[in-house]
Amino acid sequence: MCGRYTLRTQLNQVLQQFAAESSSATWEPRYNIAPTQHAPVVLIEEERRVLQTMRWGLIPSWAKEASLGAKMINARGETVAEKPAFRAAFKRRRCLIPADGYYEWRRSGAKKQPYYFHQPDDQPFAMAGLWEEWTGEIKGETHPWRSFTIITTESNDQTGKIHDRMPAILTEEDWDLWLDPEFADKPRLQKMLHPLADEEYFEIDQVSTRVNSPKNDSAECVQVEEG
DNA sequence: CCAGACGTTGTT
DNA sequence: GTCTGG
DNA sequence: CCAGACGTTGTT
DNA sequence: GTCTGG
Repeated sequence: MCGRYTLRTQLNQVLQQFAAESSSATWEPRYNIAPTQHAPVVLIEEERRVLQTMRWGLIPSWAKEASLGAKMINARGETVAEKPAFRAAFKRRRCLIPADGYYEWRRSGAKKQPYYFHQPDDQPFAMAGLWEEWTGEIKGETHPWRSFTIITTESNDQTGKIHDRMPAILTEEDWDLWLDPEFADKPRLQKMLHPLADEEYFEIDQVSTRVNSPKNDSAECVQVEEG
């Protein structure tokens, strides 16, 4: 799955790579983006690609409490079109989530070892996602809040050595169709969420357990562990 | 009918 | 063990 | 995802 | 809002 990721890349480079505009988003490099925190996503607004920051953990529009979003940090690609919490967003509110790495943990007995998955050149890639708008109170502020979820798929042989499931990665040629709110070919959309074909897409590093703490956002999170 | 869930991964 | 918050 | 709390009354 | 379980 995908419960933590990085976006260390500067905002202007992300905007350029995803050919997106940004009205007001600001961003500092992040080494440990955790659920319920805000992060940039790319979506279509008025037929243009726009980058906005949203809260991670999709809060369905009908939710009574924002806390429901804490459960909705991931959505299975195989079932996302049908699930009550996601199907409305799947129809018309798909997005790309820029990331330049993500973490998975593997437990060996009592120990929990984090691994960091990233491209050899550390360039950003696009995780497939959905976003939603919910109106209600978060930390004393009541207004419309946007939130997102990351879609998961089966791992391939390479990533599967560490973890059974991984975020769905969209190749650049799929971005436009995925983002198009008018595009409604459900089977075609779900086909985009297939496991990563290229087994050598990611480099996998065993990294510092500093990343375990959601509040630790230091560069040391991505440092390779000795041994 | 109403009440309660609405999600995922990974497992001694 | 299970839930909540980040 | 992991870390940290998991409770109450009453107030320096 | 909509579905499932009782």
